[in-house]
Amino acid sequence: MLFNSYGRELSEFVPIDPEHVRVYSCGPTVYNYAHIGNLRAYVFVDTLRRTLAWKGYDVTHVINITDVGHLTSDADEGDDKMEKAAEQQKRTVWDIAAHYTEAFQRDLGRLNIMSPSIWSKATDHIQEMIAFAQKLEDQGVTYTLEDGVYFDTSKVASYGKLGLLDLEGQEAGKRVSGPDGKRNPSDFAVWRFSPTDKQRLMEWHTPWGIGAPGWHLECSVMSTKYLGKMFDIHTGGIDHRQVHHCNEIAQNQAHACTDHPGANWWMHNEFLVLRDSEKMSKSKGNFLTLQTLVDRGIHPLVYRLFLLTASYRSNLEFTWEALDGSRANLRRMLLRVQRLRDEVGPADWLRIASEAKYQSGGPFTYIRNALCAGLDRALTGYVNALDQAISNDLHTPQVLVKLGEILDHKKMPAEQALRLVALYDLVLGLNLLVTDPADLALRPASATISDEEINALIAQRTEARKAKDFAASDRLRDQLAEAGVAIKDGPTGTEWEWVVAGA
RNA sequence: GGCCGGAUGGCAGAAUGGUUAUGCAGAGGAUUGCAAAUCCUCGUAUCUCGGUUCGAUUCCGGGUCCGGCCUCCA
Repeated sequence: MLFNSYGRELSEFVPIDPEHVRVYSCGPTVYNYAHIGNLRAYVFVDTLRRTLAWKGYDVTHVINITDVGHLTSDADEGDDKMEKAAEQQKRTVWDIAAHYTEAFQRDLGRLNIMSPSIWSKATDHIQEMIAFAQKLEDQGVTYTLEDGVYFDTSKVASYGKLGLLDLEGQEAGKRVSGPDGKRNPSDFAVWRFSPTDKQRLMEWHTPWGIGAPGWHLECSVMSTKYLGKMFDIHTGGIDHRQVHHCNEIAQNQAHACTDHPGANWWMHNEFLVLRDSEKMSKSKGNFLTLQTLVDRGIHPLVYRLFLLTASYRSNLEFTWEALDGSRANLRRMLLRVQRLRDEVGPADWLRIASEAKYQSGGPFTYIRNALCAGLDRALTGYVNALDQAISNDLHTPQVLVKLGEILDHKKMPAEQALRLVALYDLVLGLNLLVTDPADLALRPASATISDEEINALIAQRTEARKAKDFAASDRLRDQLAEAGVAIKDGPTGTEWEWVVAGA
């Protein structure tokens, strides 16, 4: 069961091709770093992909990179975002695009998000976009104004169905100072002309004039090119539901002369929200990046776990306290897994489990069978529980509850528990089997003390403790604590870890 | 202003017409030179006003507050 924004209902997922699912995800505009809210969209898609792989489907997944600058502010005025970034940083628009694309892909990697089958860049598809726009013109759904070619949304009968748009009300409450001559307030640019007196950094010749493509065109073109006119799932943030995707659908329908919106399922993730603070906005620059978290010593997978504790369709409030809760939780889970691994030792099936990491698109069937093969029949209930939870619109919170039960289970043999953990991690993607709990606390960017100094102080303290000079020992401990280092005396010696500040 | 969605313990967050998950924080115990970490045990919650109902946190309506879209955005 997956929730379809197109119609707003849960329904049983049935792919067009019984073995192969085609998914398109709206990607970022690469004029700045992705913030942690942006990244929620891709953890959501990754959960979707892992669920499909778990179900035995082969998946072709496309994520686009929008490297054409769209406008910073008003529908008609304002600067091109890419050009603005290029001017500010004194680099070419192409350097800007490459830099932020790379940063984005790196973030996905750190969050253990599987790479898409295809990355598609808008600028690689300009000629196809022109051809698509020409077809739209042939269909008679466009008109040309002074500043661009516009799509006439009144020509599409079901325009706005996805967004439940109230076109009448929209007109009444209209605040947008759009260009003169638009036939309907919801009409949008298919192609935008460059100003006559100024050459833009990114512009292309077209039959209508020189300019840049409208924002919605690229997704229509690239999804059609790689996945066909009809494919299974199109994902994006909830903010795309009312405008971007409605416009994309209108283009698809006009282009293909059909009522079909292009994708059968339209899925949207809700926002990450910050309490008591303005909405994080890439164009305003007030945002937290994954690197911000890493600089504080927080491992990216902690953030991934934090996202998985909520349904992708709920607003999720970001607080440092909650994030710290996920850190503590992940740490404890990893400690238990480590204990299980020590008890079980090396095993072939463990090596098979780690193969999921190198897989890009294929089903998990083989891995799943290898892990289930050695599972006690009495424990298959846990596998069913996992399957049920994710089949219920990717309900990861419930998956985490069951995982907690497995890890807390008093009587389950270690090998059995570990097999279940491996199965659960196929879907959760938390790298539970390969992450050392000690790796979770990263060196904060603010730390000034070196590892050598830490080890020297610990050695001193060990001497003091041997001499039962506890006053000196405690002084050294305080000194380390001040430097951000927590120490733990165990039976095998003293260990240390970075203290991760909550707020 | 219009349209859409939400409000659950200290924090985050599930579920549900009758018994309200889970994680973190907190409390008690074990352990420890003392701590930390770890292990065991435990308490606490459904925004507000009406309605439907034997019974509502859940369904319906009003209010308040919050979020999204209407303009580039995950």
